[in-house]
Amino acid sequence: MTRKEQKEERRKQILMTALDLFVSKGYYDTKITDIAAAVPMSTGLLFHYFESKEELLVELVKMGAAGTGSFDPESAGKIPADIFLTGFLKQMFSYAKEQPWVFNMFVLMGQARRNGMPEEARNIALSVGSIDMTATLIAKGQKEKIFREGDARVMSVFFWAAVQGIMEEMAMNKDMPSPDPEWIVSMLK
Amino acid sequence: MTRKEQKEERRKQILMTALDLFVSKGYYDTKITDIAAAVPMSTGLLFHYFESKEELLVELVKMGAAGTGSFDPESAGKIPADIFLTGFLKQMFSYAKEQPWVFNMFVLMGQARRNGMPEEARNIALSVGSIDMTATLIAKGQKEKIFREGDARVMSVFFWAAVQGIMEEMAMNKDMPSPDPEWIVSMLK
DNA sequence: ATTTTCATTGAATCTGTATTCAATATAAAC
DNA sequence: GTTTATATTGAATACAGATTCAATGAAAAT
Repeated sequence: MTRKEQKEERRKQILMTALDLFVSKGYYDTKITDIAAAVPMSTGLLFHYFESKEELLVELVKMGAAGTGSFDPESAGKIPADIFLTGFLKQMFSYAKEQPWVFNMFVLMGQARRNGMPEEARNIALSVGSIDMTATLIAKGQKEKIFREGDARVMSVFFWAAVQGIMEEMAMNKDMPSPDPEWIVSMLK
Repeated sequence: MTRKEQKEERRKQILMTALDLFVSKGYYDTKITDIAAAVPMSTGLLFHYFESKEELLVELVKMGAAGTGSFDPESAGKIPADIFLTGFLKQMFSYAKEQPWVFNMFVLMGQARRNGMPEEARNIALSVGSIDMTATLIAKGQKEKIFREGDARVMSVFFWAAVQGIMEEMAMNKDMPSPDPEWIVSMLK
Protein backbone atom coordinates (compact mmCIF):
# COMPACT_ATOMS: atom_id res chain seq x y z
CA MET A 1 0.00 0.00 0.00
CA THR A 2 1.44 3.32 -1.07
CA ARG A 3 2.09 6.08 1.42
CA LYS A 4 -0.55 8.34 -0.07
CA GLU A 5 -3.22 5.68 0.23
CA GLN A 6 -2.23 4.98 3.81
CA LYS A 7 -2.53 8.61 4.68
CA GLU A 8 -5.92 8.84 3.08
CA GLU A 9 -7.02 5.77 4.99
CA ARG A 10 -5.87 7.17 8.28
CA ARG A 11 -7.56 10.49 7.64
CA LYS A 12 -10.82 8.69 7.08
CA GLN A 13 -10.43 6.75 10.31
CA ILE A 14 -9.90 9.97 12.19
CA LEU A 15 -12.79 11.73 10.51
CA MET A 16 -15.20 8.89 11.23
CA THR A 17 -14.11 8.76 14.84
CA ALA A 18 -14.50 12.50 15.21
CA LEU A 19 -17.91 12.39 13.56
CA ASP A 20 -19.08 9.79 15.99
CA LEU A 21 -17.87 11.71 19.01
CA PHE A 22 -19.05 15.11 17.82
CA VAL A 23 -22.55 13.75 17.41
CA SER A 24 -22.71 11.69 20.58
CA LYS A 25 -20.91 14.05 22.97
CA GLY A 26 -21.20 17.36 21.19
CA TYR A 27 -18.43 19.35 19.51
CA TYR A 28 -17.28 21.33 22.51
CA ASP A 29 -17.33 18.47 24.95
CA THR A 30 -15.26 16.31 22.60
CA LYS A 31 -11.59 16.83 23.40
CA ILE A 32 -8.80 16.23 20.91
CA THR A 33 -7.48 13.62 23.33
CA ASP A 34 -10.84 11.83 23.22
CA ILE A 35 -10.64 11.58 19.46
CA ALA A 36 -7.03 10.45 19.48
CA ALA A 37 -7.73 7.85 22.16
CA ALA A 38 -10.73 6.52 20.26
CA VAL A 39 -8.95 6.10 16.92
CA PRO A 40 -6.56 5.09 18.62
CA MET A 41 -3.38 7.11 18.23
CA SER A 42 -1.31 9.65 20.14
CA THR A 43 -2.65 13.18 20.32
CA GLY A 44 0.44 14.52 18.61
CA LEU A 45 -0.07 12.27 15.63
CA LEU A 46 -3.53 13.59 15.06
CA PHE A 47 -1.98 16.92 14.17
CA HIS A 48 0.12 15.21 11.56
CA TYR A 49 -3.13 14.59 9.73
CA PHE A 50 -5.22 17.63 10.60
CA GLU A 51 -4.29 21.17 11.47
CA SER A 52 -6.80 21.60 14.23
CA LYS A 53 -9.95 20.37 15.86
CA GLU A 54 -11.89 22.90 13.87
CA GLU A 55 -10.44 21.58 10.60
CA LEU A 56 -11.91 18.21 11.48
CA LEU A 57 -15.33 19.75 11.84
CA VAL A 58 -14.99 21.78 8.67
CA GLU A 59 -13.82 18.74 6.73
CA LEU A 60 -16.81 16.75 7.92
CA VAL A 61 -19.25 19.51 7.12
CA LYS A 62 -17.75 19.84 3.66
CA MET A 63 -18.28 16.13 3.10
CA GLY A 64 -21.83 16.53 4.32
CA ALA A 65 -22.44 19.46 2.02
CA ALA A 66 -21.06 17.51 -0.93
CA GLY A 67 -23.20 14.51 -0.10
CA THR A 68 -26.56 16.24 -0.40
CA GLY A 69 -26.75 15.18 -4.03
CA SER A 70 -29.32 12.53 -3.23
CA PHE A 71 -31.65 15.32 -2.23
CA ASP A 72 -31.83 17.01 -5.60
CA PRO A 73 -34.65 18.90 -7.29
CA GLU A 74 -34.31 16.76 -10.43
CA SER A 75 -35.62 13.55 -8.95
CA ALA A 76 -37.89 15.51 -6.64
CA GLY A 77 -39.76 17.02 -9.55
CA LYS A 78 -40.89 13.72 -10.95
CA ILE A 79 -42.85 12.27 -8.05
CA PRO A 80 -45.49 13.72 -5.71
CA ALA A 81 -43.93 15.94 -3.05
CA ASP A 82 -45.26 13.98 -0.10
CA ILE A 83 -43.99 10.69 -1.49
CA PHE A 84 -40.60 12.21 -2.11
CA LEU A 85 -40.23 13.55 1.42
CA THR A 86 -41.54 10.36 2.98
CA GLY A 87 -39.07 8.34 0.94
CA PHE A 88 -36.25 10.62 1.93
CA LEU A 89 -37.03 10.29 5.63
CA LYS A 90 -37.47 6.55 5.32
CA GLN A 91 -34.02 6.24 3.83
CA MET A 92 -32.56 8.54 6.46
CA PHE A 93 -34.00 6.50 9.29
CA SER A 94 -32.83 3.27 7.74
CA TYR A 95 -29.35 4.76 7.61
CA ALA A 96 -29.52 5.18 11.36
CA LYS A 97 -28.93 1.44 11.68
CA GLU A 98 -27.40 0.42 8.35
CA GLN A 99 -24.99 3.28 7.79
CA PRO A 100 -24.71 5.19 11.06
CA TRP A 101 -22.10 7.51 9.65
CA VAL A 102 -24.46 8.80 6.97
CA PHE A 103 -27.06 9.40 9.62
CA ASN A 104 -24.54 11.08 11.90
CA MET A 105 -23.47 13.25 9.02
CA PHE A 106 -26.97 14.66 8.71
CA VAL A 107 -27.19 15.23 12.43
CA LEU A 108 -23.87 17.02 12.39
CA MET A 109 -24.92 19.22 9.49
CA GLY A 110 -27.92 20.32 11.50
CA GLN A 111 -25.85 20.99 14.57
CA ALA A 112 -23.26 22.92 12.61
CA ARG A 113 -25.94 25.36 11.52
CA ARG A 114 -26.52 26.56 15.05
CA ASN A 115 -25.29 29.73 16.68
CA GLY A 116 -22.15 29.20 18.65
CA MET A 117 -20.59 26.71 16.28
CA PRO A 118 -17.29 27.67 14.61
CA GLU A 119 -18.02 30.17 11.92
CA GLU A 120 -16.47 28.49 8.90
CA ALA A 121 -18.25 25.19 9.49
CA ARG A 122 -21.43 27.06 10.24
CA ASN A 123 -21.33 29.01 7.01
CA ILE A 124 -20.79 25.91 4.93
CA ALA A 125 -23.65 24.12 6.64
CA LEU A 126 -25.90 27.15 6.20
CA SER A 127 -25.03 27.38 2.52
CA VAL A 128 -26.61 24.01 1.84
CA GLY A 129 -29.95 24.85 0.37
CA SER A 130 -32.07 22.04 1.75
CA ILE A 131 -34.46 24.54 3.30
CA ASP A 132 -34.98 26.40 0.04
CA MET A 133 -35.35 23.21 -1.92
CA THR A 134 -37.87 21.84 0.50
CA ALA A 135 -39.74 25.14 0.38
CA THR A 136 -40.00 24.76 -3.39
CA LEU A 137 -41.16 21.22 -2.92
CA ILE A 138 -43.77 22.26 -0.40
CA ALA A 139 -45.03 25.02 -2.69
CA LYS A 140 -45.39 22.42 -5.41
CA GLY A 141 -47.31 20.17 -3.05
CA GLN A 142 -49.58 23.04 -2.11
CA LYS A 143 -50.50 23.68 -5.74
CA GLU A 144 -51.44 20.04 -6.04
CA LYS A 145 -53.57 20.40 -2.89
CA ILE A 146 -51.50 17.71 -1.19
CA PHE A 147 -50.19 20.06 1.49
CA ARG A 148 -51.96 22.58 3.67
CA GLU A 149 -51.80 26.34 3.15
CA GLY A 150 -49.10 28.47 4.73
CA ASP A 151 -45.83 30.22 3.98
CA ALA A 152 -43.87 27.46 2.25
CA ARG A 153 -40.54 28.68 3.49
CA VAL A 154 -41.67 28.88 7.10
CA MET A 155 -43.15 25.41 6.79
CA SER A 156 -39.86 24.14 5.42
CA VAL A 157 -37.86 25.68 8.25
CA PHE A 158 -40.11 24.07 10.80
CA PHE A 159 -40.22 20.75 9.01
CA TRP A 160 -36.45 20.52 9.18
CA ALA A 161 -36.33 21.78 12.75
CA ALA A 162 -38.61 18.93 13.69
CA VAL A 163 -36.63 16.36 11.72
CA GLN A 164 -33.39 17.61 13.20
CA GLY A 165 -34.82 17.39 16.71
CA ILE A 166 -35.98 13.86 16.04
CA MET A 167 -32.66 12.76 14.59
CA GLU A 168 -30.75 14.16 17.53
CA GLU A 169 -33.02 12.32 19.89
CA MET A 170 -32.29 9.13 17.97
CA ALA A 171 -28.55 9.80 17.92
CA MET A 172 -28.58 10.36 21.68
CA ASN A 173 -30.81 7.50 22.57
CA LYS A 174 -29.68 4.57 20.43
CA ASP A 175 -32.54 2.24 21.27
CA MET A 176 -35.22 4.73 20.39
CA PRO A 177 -37.25 3.30 17.49
CA SER A 178 -37.40 5.45 14.40
CA PRO A 179 -40.74 7.20 13.90
CA ASP A 180 -43.04 6.61 11.00
CA PRO A 181 -41.93 8.95 8.16
CA GLU A 182 -45.51 9.38 7.04
CA TRP A 183 -46.43 10.63 10.46
CA ILE A 184 -43.78 13.34 10.17
CA VAL A 185 -44.72 14.34 6.64
CA SER A 186 -48.32 14.49 7.72
CA MET A 187 -47.52 17.63 9.65
CA LEU A 188 -47.46 19.36 6.26
CA LYS A 189 -50.84 18.03 5.24
CA MET B 1 -33.17 49.48 49.70
CA THR B 2 -31.62 46.93 52.00
CA ARG B 3 -28.41 45.15 51.12
CA LYS B 4 -30.10 41.79 50.79
CA GLU B 5 -32.66 43.14 48.36
CA GLN B 6 -29.92 44.77 46.30
CA LYS B 7 -28.04 41.54 46.08
CA GLU B 8 -31.13 39.67 45.02
CA GLU B 9 -31.78 42.31 42.38
CA ARG B 10 -28.29 42.09 40.99
CA ARG B 11 -28.38 38.31 40.89
CA LYS B 12 -31.53 38.49 38.82
CA GLN B 13 -29.93 40.94 36.42
CA ILE B 14 -27.01 38.60 35.95
CA LEU B 15 -29.20 35.55 35.52
CA MET B 16 -31.38 37.22 32.92
CA THR B 17 -28.34 38.41 31.00
CA ALA B 18 -26.78 34.97 31.10
CA LEU B 19 -30.05 33.37 29.99
CA ASP B 20 -30.22 35.65 27.01
CA LEU B 21 -26.65 34.96 25.96
CA PHE B 22 -26.78 31.22 26.61
CA VAL B 23 -29.77 30.93 24.33
CA SER B 24 -28.59 33.26 21.60
CA LYS B 25 -24.91 32.29 21.46
CA GLY B 26 -24.92 28.90 23.11
CA TYR B 27 -23.51 27.97 26.51
CA TYR B 28 -19.96 27.19 25.44
CA ASP B 29 -19.56 30.17 23.18
CA THR B 30 -20.76 32.53 25.90
CA LYS B 31 -17.74 33.72 27.88
CA ILE B 32 -17.92 34.96 31.42
CA THR B 33 -16.57 38.25 30.14
CA ASP B 34 -19.46 38.46 27.67
CA ILE B 35 -21.95 38.11 30.47
CA ALA B 36 -20.17 40.62 32.68
CA ALA B 37 -19.89 43.13 29.84
CA ALA B 38 -23.55 42.75 28.98
CA VAL B 39 -24.86 43.28 32.51
CA PRO B 40 -22.65 45.47 32.70
CA MET B 41 -20.11 44.87 35.46
CA SER B 42 -16.50 43.79 35.88
CA THR B 43 -15.77 40.11 35.46
CA GLY B 44 -14.43 39.90 38.97
CA LEU B 45 -17.66 41.18 40.42
CA LEU B 46 -19.66 38.48 38.75
CA PHE B 47 -17.91 35.98 40.98
CA HIS B 48 -19.06 37.94 44.00
CA TYR B 49 -22.56 36.83 43.05
CA PHE B 50 -22.01 33.41 41.53
CA GLU B 51 -19.39 30.75 42.13
CA SER B 52 -18.93 29.83 38.50
CA LYS B 53 -20.29 29.91 35.01
CA GLU B 54 -21.77 26.51 35.58
CA GLU B 55 -23.60 27.72 38.68
CA LEU B 56 -25.32 30.28 36.49
CA LEU B 57 -26.55 27.57 34.19
CA VAL B 58 -27.63 25.34 37.06
CA GLU B 59 -29.46 28.20 38.73
CA LEU B 60 -31.33 28.96 35.53
CA VAL B 61 -32.23 25.34 34.93
CA LYS B 62 -33.48 25.07 38.51
CA MET B 63 -35.71 28.07 37.93
CA GLY B 64 -36.93 26.48 34.73
CA ALA B 65 -37.63 23.21 36.48
CA ALA B 66 -39.56 25.00 39.22
CA GLY B 67 -41.57 26.95 36.67
CA THR B 68 -43.12 23.98 34.93
CA GLY B 69 -46.07 24.20 37.25
CA SER B 70 -48.26 25.66 34.51
CA PHE B 71 -47.86 22.37 32.71
CA ASP B 72 -49.53 20.21 35.31
CA PRO B 73 -51.62 17.05 34.99
CA GLU B 74 -54.38 18.58 37.10
CA SER B 75 -55.53 21.17 34.61
CA ALA B 76 -54.57 18.87 31.74
CA GLY B 77 -57.05 16.23 32.85
CA LYS B 78 -60.05 18.49 32.55
CA ILE B 79 -59.91 19.47 28.90
CA PRO B 80 -59.38 17.48 25.69
CA ALA B 81 -55.73 16.58 25.18
CA ASP B 82 -55.39 18.30 21.82
CA ILE B 83 -56.91 21.53 23.12
CA PHE B 84 -54.59 21.46 26.09
CA LEU B 85 -51.45 21.02 24.00
CA THR B 86 -52.55 23.59 21.46
CA GLY B 87 -53.22 26.07 24.24
CA PHE B 88 -49.87 25.36 25.80
CA LEU B 89 -48.03 25.98 22.53
CA LYS B 90 -50.06 29.08 21.84
CA GLN B 91 -49.05 30.52 25.17
CA MET B 92 -45.44 29.52 24.62
CA PHE B 93 -45.28 31.25 21.27
CA SER B 94 -46.93 34.35 22.64
CA TYR B 95 -44.23 34.44 25.30
CA ALA B 96 -41.65 34.63 22.54
CA LYS B 97 -42.64 38.28 22.07
CA GLU B 98 -44.35 39.24 25.31
CA GLN B 99 -42.03 37.60 27.83
CA PRO B 100 -38.90 36.58 26.01
CA TRP B 101 -37.26 35.34 29.17
CA VAL B 102 -39.97 32.77 29.74
CA PHE B 103 -39.56 31.60 26.19
CA ASN B 104 -35.78 31.54 26.52
CA MET B 105 -36.16 29.54 29.68
CA PHE B 106 -37.93 26.79 27.80
CA VAL B 107 -35.36 26.82 25.05
CA LEU B 108 -32.58 26.58 27.62
CA MET B 109 -34.27 23.68 29.38
CA GLY B 110 -34.32 21.81 26.11
CA GLN B 111 -30.70 22.60 25.39
CA ALA B 112 -29.62 21.60 28.86
CA ARG B 113 -31.00 18.11 28.27
CA ARG B 114 -28.50 17.42 25.54
CA ASN B 115 -25.36 15.35 25.73
CA GLY B 116 -22.33 17.48 26.28
CA MET B 117 -23.96 19.94 28.65
CA PRO B 118 -22.63 20.15 32.22
CA GLU B 119 -23.85 17.14 34.11
CA GLU B 120 -25.61 18.76 37.03
CA ALA B 121 -27.68 21.07 34.87
CA ARG B 122 -28.37 18.24 32.50
CA ASN B 123 -29.67 15.98 35.24
CA ILE B 124 -32.00 18.62 36.59
CA ALA B 125 -33.36 19.32 33.13
CA LEU B 126 -33.81 15.63 32.46
CA SER B 127 -35.62 15.13 35.75
CA VAL B 128 -38.45 17.39 34.62
CA GLY B 129 -41.13 15.00 33.59
CA SER B 130 -42.69 16.86 30.69
CA ILE B 131 -42.09 13.90 28.39
CA ASP B 132 -43.82 11.47 30.72
CA MET B 133 -46.68 13.82 31.34
CA THR B 134 -47.19 14.43 27.67
CA ALA B 135 -47.06 10.69 27.07
CA THR B 136 -49.89 10.27 29.55
CA LEU B 137 -51.76 13.04 27.84
CA ILE B 138 -51.25 11.45 24.45
CA ALA B 139 -52.41 8.07 25.73
CA LYS B 140 -55.54 9.78 27.02
CA GLY B 141 -56.07 11.40 23.64
CA GLN B 142 -55.66 8.06 21.94
CA LYS B 143 -58.39 6.47 24.06
CA GLU B 144 -60.67 9.30 23.03
CA LYS B 145 -59.75 8.63 19.40
CA ILE B 146 -58.44 12.18 19.08
CA PHE B 147 -54.87 11.07 18.41
CA ARG B 148 -53.50 8.45 16.06
CA GLU B 149 -52.18 5.08 17.21
CA GLY B 150 -48.56 4.57 18.23
CA ASP B 151 -46.33 4.24 21.28
CA ALA B 152 -47.39 7.24 23.34
CA ARG B 153 -44.00 7.72 24.88
CA VAL B 154 -42.21 7.69 21.56
CA MET B 155 -44.76 10.13 20.21
CA SER B 156 -44.17 12.39 23.18
CA VAL B 157 -40.42 12.33 22.71
CA PHE B 158 -40.77 13.29 19.09
CA PHE B 159 -43.41 15.89 19.74
CA TRP B 160 -41.06 17.68 22.10
CA ALA B 161 -38.08 17.21 19.82
CA ALA B 162 -40.04 18.99 17.12
CA VAL B 163 -41.19 21.75 19.44
CA GLN B 164 -37.67 22.22 20.75
CA GLY B 165 -36.32 22.45 17.21
CA ILE B 166 -38.93 25.00 16.33
CA MET B 167 -38.31 27.13 19.41
CA GLU B 168 -34.58 27.16 18.78
CA GLU B 169 -35.17 28.27 15.24
CA MET B 170 -37.32 31.10 16.59
CA ALA B 171 -34.77 32.02 19.23
CA MET B 172 -32.04 32.15 16.60
CA ASN B 173 -34.01 33.94 13.97
CA LYS B 174 -35.96 36.66 15.76
CA ASP B 175 -38.11 37.71 12.84
CA MET B 176 -39.33 34.22 12.13
CA PRO B 177 -43.11 34.17 12.61
CA SER B 178 -44.40 31.64 15.12
CA PRO B 179 -46.06 28.62 13.56
CA ASP B 180 -49.68 27.70 14.02
CA PRO B 181 -49.93 25.60 17.22
CA GLU B 182 -52.71 23.53 15.69
CA TRP B 183 -50.47 22.62 12.83
CA ILE B 184 -47.90 21.23 15.26
CA VAL B 185 -50.42 19.35 17.37
CA SER B 186 -51.87 17.90 14.21
CA MET B 187 -48.78 15.75 13.87
CA LEU B 188 -50.27 13.66 16.67
CA LYS B 189 -53.60 13.24 14.91
C1' DA C 1 21.11 -3.35 1.42
C1' DT C 2 20.89 1.33 2.05
C1' DT C 3 18.75 5.39 2.08
C1' DT C 4 15.12 8.32 2.86
C1' DT C 5 10.88 9.56 3.98
C1' DC C 6 7.42 10.01 7.03
C1' DA C 7 4.49 7.79 10.78
C1' DT C 8 4.59 7.94 15.57
C1' DT C 9 5.24 9.28 20.43
C1' DG C 10 4.72 11.90 24.59
C1' DA C 11 6.45 15.56 26.90
C1' DA C 12 6.84 20.70 26.54
C1' DT C 13 4.56 24.88 25.31
C1' DC C 14 1.16 28.01 24.28
C1' DT C 15 -3.48 30.06 24.64
C1' DG C 16 -7.81 31.38 25.93
C1' DT C 17 -10.72 31.76 29.70
C1' DA C 18 -12.35 30.89 34.20
C1' DT C 19 -11.35 32.19 38.74
C1' DT C 20 -8.93 34.61 42.68
C1' DC C 21 -7.31 38.40 45.14
C1' DA C 22 -5.61 42.61 47.20
C1' DA C 23 -6.89 47.20 47.06
C1' DT C 24 -10.49 50.86 46.91
C1' DA C 25 -15.04 53.11 46.76
C1' DT C 26 -19.61 53.39 48.33
C1' DA C 27 -23.38 53.47 50.81
C1' DA C 28 -26.06 50.95 54.51
C1' DA C 29 -26.33 50.55 59.48
C1' DC C 30 -25.97 52.46 63.75
C1' DG D 1 -21.03 61.45 61.67
C1' DT D 2 -18.61 57.27 62.17
C1' DT D 3 -18.23 52.79 61.50
C1' DT D 4 -18.57 48.77 59.01
C1' DA D 5 -20.03 45.81 55.67
C1' DT D 6 -19.92 44.88 51.13
C1' DA D 7 -19.95 46.27 46.22
C1' DT D 8 -16.59 46.99 42.83
C1' DT D 9 -12.35 46.88 39.99
C1' DG D 10 -8.75 45.10 37.17
C1' DA D 11 -4.70 42.85 37.32
C1' DA D 12 -2.61 38.31 38.74
C1' DT D 13 -3.15 33.39 38.68
C1' DA D 14 -4.69 28.84 37.66
C1' DC D 15 -6.05 25.57 34.57
C1' DA D 16 -7.75 22.87 30.90
C1' DG D 17 -7.02 21.67 26.64
C1' DA D 18 -5.13 22.63 21.94
C1' DT D 19 -0.94 22.68 19.48
C1' DT D 20 4.17 22.08 18.71
C1' DC D 21 8.36 19.74 18.61
C1' DA D 22 12.54 17.04 19.01
C1' DA D 23 13.55 12.36 19.02
C1' DT D 24 12.70 7.53 17.40
C1' DG D 25 11.05 3.70 14.67
C1' DA D 26 9.41 1.48 10.66
C1' DA D 27 8.73 0.49 6.21
C1' DA D 28 8.63 2.44 1.33
C1' DA D 29 11.63 3.69 -2.27
C1' DT D 30 15.78 2.99 -4.64
